[in-house]
Amino acid sequence: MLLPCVHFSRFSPYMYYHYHPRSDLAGQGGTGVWCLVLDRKGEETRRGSMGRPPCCDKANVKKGLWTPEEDAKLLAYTSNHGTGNWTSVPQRAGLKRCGKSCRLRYTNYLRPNLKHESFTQEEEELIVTLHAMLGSRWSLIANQLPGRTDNDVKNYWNTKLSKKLRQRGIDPLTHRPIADLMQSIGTLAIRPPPAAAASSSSPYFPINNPAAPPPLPLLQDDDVSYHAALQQKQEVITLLDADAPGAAASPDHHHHQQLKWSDFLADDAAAALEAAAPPAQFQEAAAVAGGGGLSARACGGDIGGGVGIGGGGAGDDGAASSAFIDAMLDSDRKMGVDQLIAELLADPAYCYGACCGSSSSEMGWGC
DNA sequence: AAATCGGGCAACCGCGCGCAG
DNA sequence: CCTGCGCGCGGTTGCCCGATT
Repeated sequence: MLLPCVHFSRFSPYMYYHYHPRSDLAGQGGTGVWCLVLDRKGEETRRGSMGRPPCCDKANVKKGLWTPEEDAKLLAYTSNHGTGNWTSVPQRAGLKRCGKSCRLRYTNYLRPNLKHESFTQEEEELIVTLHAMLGSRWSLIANQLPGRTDNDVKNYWNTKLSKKLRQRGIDPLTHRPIADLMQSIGTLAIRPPPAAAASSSSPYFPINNPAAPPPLPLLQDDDVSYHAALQQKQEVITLLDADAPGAAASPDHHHHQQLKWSDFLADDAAAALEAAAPPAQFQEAAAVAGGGGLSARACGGDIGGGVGIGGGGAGDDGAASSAFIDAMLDSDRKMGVDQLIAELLADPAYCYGACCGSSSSEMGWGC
């Protein structure tokens, strides 16, 4: 069923025909808005859909496991034509699949130079260490493992490594000994409630309440090495983001990644130390972020920190801190990402933060 | 031998962002 | 300026298959 309506722009009226996906036009172009562009005399000057055409006809695409025949078609097409526009690949390759499905199949299975054998001990150790550094940013982790896809690494983590860590007494989310976390939870539980005068502040963020005692750190305040580790952690994130394919294409994207880093910091228990005296403009944001918990994406990282503050630390808009951090990062950007990671992995000070100290060596995943 | 359970993994889903039209 | 797709990403689902009862 077509539902016409007319929009008058500055130059000419647009006549739209909205149609339902299941109408008679569905399958001949997908969902969307079909339009006629009319000039002032009411004559047609252009016709077509608004925006890009849909990638595929959702109703007629095949789902589920790929057959060897489909693999062969996709492989033959990509080896002859490359992997340009995935939307057109199914049709050109003679496949009844969504372009997105083709891309996934290719990148996770058919792509050349992929390793299909099981993970080695070295790869296992690297994944654990990188996960401690980066959280569940599987694409970044996979970039450091030649021949492995983010899906491979993610599945291996979820099915093997996280269980292995748990069995060995390490919380896979925080990479801290579970005993330490339990002790921290117990300590928090007996703390007095925030004063009534600060009722507008989140009780989960005593930092917002001047009357409340300071946050109880999981580490000592004077633990310089751990603070250094946090600083390096941010540098790794920043560099990896910049190194990631397409990341440098947009300043907005880079800014977005920095915000994600802030989320990452917010989830880290040790961030509470750095947030001992946050800029005033961050305190309200911290209460909001904390009251609603963590973002869905950030939750994949270090939930177990328990104490957080949004926007504190690096990657914020504070002019002074930003300038300071920028100056530090500029010098480090000259280094290659791989080299930086290699140095960090070999740095005992960093390993304290990334591998939860002595536990990692005890577990056989020392740095 | 059949039923059930659980691990592993491929694939799908949904979101954010950029960009084309 | 607005709409909606392409792409990349992380989270989740569900199928397959071997082990167990």
